[in-house]
Amino acid sequence: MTHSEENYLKAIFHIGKGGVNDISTNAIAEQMETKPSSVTDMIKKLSEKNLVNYKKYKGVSLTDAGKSTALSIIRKHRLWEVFLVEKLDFSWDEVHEVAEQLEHIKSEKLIDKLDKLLDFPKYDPHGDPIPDKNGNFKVIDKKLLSELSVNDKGICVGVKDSSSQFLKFLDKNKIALGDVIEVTDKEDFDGSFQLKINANSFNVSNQIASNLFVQITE
Amino acid sequence: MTHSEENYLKAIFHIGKGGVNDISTNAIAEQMETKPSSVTDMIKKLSEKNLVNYKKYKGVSLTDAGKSTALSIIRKHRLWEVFLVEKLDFSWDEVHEVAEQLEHIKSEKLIDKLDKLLDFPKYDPHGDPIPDKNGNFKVIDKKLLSELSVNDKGICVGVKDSSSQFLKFLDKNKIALGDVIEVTDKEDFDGSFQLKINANSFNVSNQIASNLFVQITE
DNA sequence: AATTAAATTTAGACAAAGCTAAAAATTTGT
DNA sequence: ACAAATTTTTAGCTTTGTCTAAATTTAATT
Ligand SMILES: [Mn+2]
Ligand SMILES: [Mn+2]
Ligand SMILES: [Mn+2]
Ligand SMILES: [Mn+2]
Repeated sequence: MTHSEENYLKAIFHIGKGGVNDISTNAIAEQMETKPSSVTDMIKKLSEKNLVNYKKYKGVSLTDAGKSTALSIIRKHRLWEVFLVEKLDFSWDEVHEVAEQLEHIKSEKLIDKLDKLLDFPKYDPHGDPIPDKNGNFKVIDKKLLSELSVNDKGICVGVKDSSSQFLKFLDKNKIALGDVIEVTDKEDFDGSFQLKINANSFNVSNQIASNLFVQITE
Repeated sequence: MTHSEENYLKAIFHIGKGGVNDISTNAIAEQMETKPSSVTDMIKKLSEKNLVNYKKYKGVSLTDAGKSTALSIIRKHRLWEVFLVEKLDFSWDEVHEVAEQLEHIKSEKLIDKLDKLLDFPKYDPHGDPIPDKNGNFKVIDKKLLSELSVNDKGICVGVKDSSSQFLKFLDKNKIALGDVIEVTDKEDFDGSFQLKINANSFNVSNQIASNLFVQITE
């Protein structure tokens, strides 16, 4: 299995959100930042290896083998991210690029030992769940902050956009995973939110609120 | 810089033992387990990039840039080996293959933080020196055990052959780096050595003695 | 010095992964 | 229902790194 094949499987998994939807060639091309014609070529190879189901013009879906491979890559990616933050003092906006490389290291023993060193973490630094050895993970019932109503309260449990820009914005505004967020008001005019976090009041744009996951507490 | 280019530079460095000898195409091919014609192709590319000095039929040597790159790969390789042994409980015969992959991860910050996490180790698990950020390392004055005379004593500081077979043999016989080894007798017949290590007596073949480095103490 | 042997390079091919441009299939809009 | 727009595939080309087989250069032996 090449790096490229692994990246395609991961991309297909992410677009399909773990389900078995039929994924379009163009969607994969966009996610992989490549051309549709290149995607078609790779899909044929993956299909040949029984990692995806493919019928011309009808899109692809992962086979069980393909899904299991994708989950293994995601597991490695997220464990390495935890390692970088917890053991090497990286900040959460710096880990993704390096994890993109580390996720392709092939050694079952390495990843098992790493998992143990980190004390079997269940979530990565961005709140995304880490699959176990068998590809199982718990999906927690989270909502976008933007879906909350006034006076709703929730715990910040993840980010939808994990770009460096957004993460740095959160750092600057002292918003971190685990914080309790209360919606004190919503502005009709621009859809912005008035929040209370750790006794501080914030106003955040609708775009910010649409990229923060919370778990409602009451 | 591709993985393959990095591996060639490393191979050339190892064959030349850090000096600036002219290295033959065949020697590189053997080290890389590839064909001489492939080596010629790669040499041309490296020469184009000013990483090696090359004149047709006359062999190659590393330029300063090439040597510096090679040392950076070796630094990463050996730091990862220390990490695997110290932090993930790998044994010293299991680390090389994984380090061959990890050495190609590109992140200056990663390797600096790793160095710090490991408390700036000077030697890898096989006794090989770890270059610092600037490519400097101390060469300790070590000899092969096979060069010692009867009644010489030395501290075991490294292995020449770091194959899994040899390392496992040492484990089985409880010979480890740091042990004090005394040559109590040499057998003319087969060149084997009678040793005393930690109050135990051993007989080892000449081949074993020719693959253990010691630092003479008296 | 001439011949043979060995080392090295060249020529031509291939697989992987990408690209552009053109063709074909599907979807959309009227 | 049919033309237009969009999506997807195909065809052909490129780069990287490898290979085999043949040619060339250098080294070793008579
Ligand atoms: Mn990530
Ligand atoms: Mn990746
Ligand atoms: Mn090694
Ligand atoms: Mn390597």
